[in-house]
Amino acid sequence: MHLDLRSLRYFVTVAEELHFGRAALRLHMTQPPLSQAIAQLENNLEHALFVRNKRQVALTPAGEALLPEARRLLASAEALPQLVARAALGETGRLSLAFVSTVDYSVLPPLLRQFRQRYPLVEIELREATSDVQLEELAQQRIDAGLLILPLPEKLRSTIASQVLLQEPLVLAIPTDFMPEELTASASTLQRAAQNLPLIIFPRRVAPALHDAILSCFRNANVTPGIGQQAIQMQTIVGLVSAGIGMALVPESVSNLQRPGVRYLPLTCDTPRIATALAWRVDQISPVLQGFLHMLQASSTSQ
Amino acid sequence: MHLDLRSLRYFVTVAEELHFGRAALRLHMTQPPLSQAIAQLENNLEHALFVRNKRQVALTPAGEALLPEARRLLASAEALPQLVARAALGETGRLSLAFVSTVDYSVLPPLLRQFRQRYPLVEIELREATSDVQLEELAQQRIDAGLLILPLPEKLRSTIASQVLLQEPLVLAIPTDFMPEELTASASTLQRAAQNLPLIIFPRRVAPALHDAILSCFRNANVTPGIGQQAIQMQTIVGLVSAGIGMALVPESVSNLQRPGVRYLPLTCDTPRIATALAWRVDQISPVLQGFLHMLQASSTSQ
DNA sequence: ACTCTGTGATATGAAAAAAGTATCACTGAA
DNA sequence: TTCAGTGATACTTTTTTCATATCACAGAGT
Repeated sequence: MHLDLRSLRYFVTVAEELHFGRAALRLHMTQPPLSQAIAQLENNLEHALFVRNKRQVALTPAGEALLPEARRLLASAEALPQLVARAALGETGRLSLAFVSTVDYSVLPPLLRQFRQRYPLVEIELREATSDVQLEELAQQRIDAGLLILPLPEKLRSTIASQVLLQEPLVLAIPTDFMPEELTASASTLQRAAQNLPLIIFPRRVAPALHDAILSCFRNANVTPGIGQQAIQMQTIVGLVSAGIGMALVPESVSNLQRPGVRYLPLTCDTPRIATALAWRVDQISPVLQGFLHMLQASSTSQ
Repeated sequence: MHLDLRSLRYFVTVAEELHFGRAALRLHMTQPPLSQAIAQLENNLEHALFVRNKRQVALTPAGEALLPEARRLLASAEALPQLVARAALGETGRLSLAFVSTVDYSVLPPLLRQFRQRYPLVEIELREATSDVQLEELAQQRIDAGLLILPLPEKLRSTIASQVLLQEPLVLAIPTDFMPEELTASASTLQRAAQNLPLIIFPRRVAPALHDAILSCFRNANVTPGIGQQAIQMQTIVGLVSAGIGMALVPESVSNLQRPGVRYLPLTCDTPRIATALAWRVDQISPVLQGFLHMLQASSTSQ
């Protein structure tokens, strides 16, 4: 049998008018097919919806019960086109985003705030992950985009697009009570530091570019630091420094993470700049991601 | 344009199978009309719902957004026949019931409990009202049935049906400290009481039969009591007695309302029995009321 | 009592929609 | 290069929906 919305619309109109002729008028049709449609609906439901007293029409209890439900259903159905349109415009949906821990102290918070404001109906799914994990998750389509450290591996350059969000130098993070007179870190500062403190660094695998940049700084200063504890998240690395366990070179934005026992010293020598970028699959740009990218573009040109 | 449930059903099936051929099979139809129907749905919504890669079908973000809504809609639609059937059987709906205050202490509570248990989905709308008001509300179809004091006015006997629920004698309600030695009320008890206490009674209009019955008791005992305060609800009348302001004759069931300062004495003389009944319009028996009446019949025969 | 008007139901034919058959066009695998 | 698989298209048949014409009946007015 299978109900259709047409008969429900007819039913609601007749229930509102309690008059087949007027209802037909409102529905831009003639009365006979309306009568038939209602009769057929009643057959399908196997219950009378109206009592016809040859002079007046009234709802039966069954009709009384159906009326509000039918109205609800029709309203939901009418809302569908708008729902679809919103989804197609990226106004609604889900954005799955991964990020390296460093951006937690720079670009991520304002970015999220801005996006939430512009697209309040979009669900944002956040996940902290290292750059290499993010590339893997992009390949498996488990995330829409990732905030990671450039550069991308050569072989992915054709499938993954990226937009630089931040270029920043490295700074030296050392325990407060170590060389408190220094305000900046020169080559000789690095040398002295390396004699007394091991370098805290992450495994090269998780971000080869950043790893190499850090070591090149020491190489430029003719220093070979001892390698101390290994840690992955910036929070942990800074924590180890604050405990006096070692020193670290971290992207400048991490200095926004102020903790007792840690000082950040800008490097006077030339250091490679660390590029943080948003990366996404060129073949998987959802409307929501589209909106995110647009917002990014707008805010980067406005600055 | 107007969506219909058919295309939504098609859409959901294709979205589930991600394969037009298999979806058509599941829908007991051939593939071409299915393709057409989906294409038409996409035209109506003005957005693509699927991406056809000539080798595989995938949902667009718009389709992704539509899918759960479409499922919800179809589920609601499928629930409609059952909803209508339940309403027609009186399993769901509303029962609007008025009652005189006396039944609050006798038949009403167990009746409601039983009805709630049998018809848990029916909304019960209760309203306390005097018998005369109830008859007026029945006439205006503002209530489905009323619990009131018989008899019905002669002119309503053809349009209003009734079923007696309770026949009870009157009892004397007097202040505790008045004649504490008496356990029953004889004619002489009434005489002595009337010499010291006014009679608390309601206006004759609100229940002429009960009013007359009460006065006839005194007349049989050759007493003409002074009329004191007037009150309508039994609760108020008993309250006035408990305050020592007067005495009252009340239906026996009211003695279930025990209050400090009030004693109920059975009358030894013959008293008219007060008949309480359910009354309803013979031309307005909804399925819910039908169920209520059936329950009434069943419980009265089982006793 | 009788007509007349208003109203919903029914009969029938036309139009529109939906489904089926046959076939095409294209992709990716053998 | 062929071939199997898949969705789209063309066209026909079937079904559904609608409109016109008409009926049947109730109630109001004469």
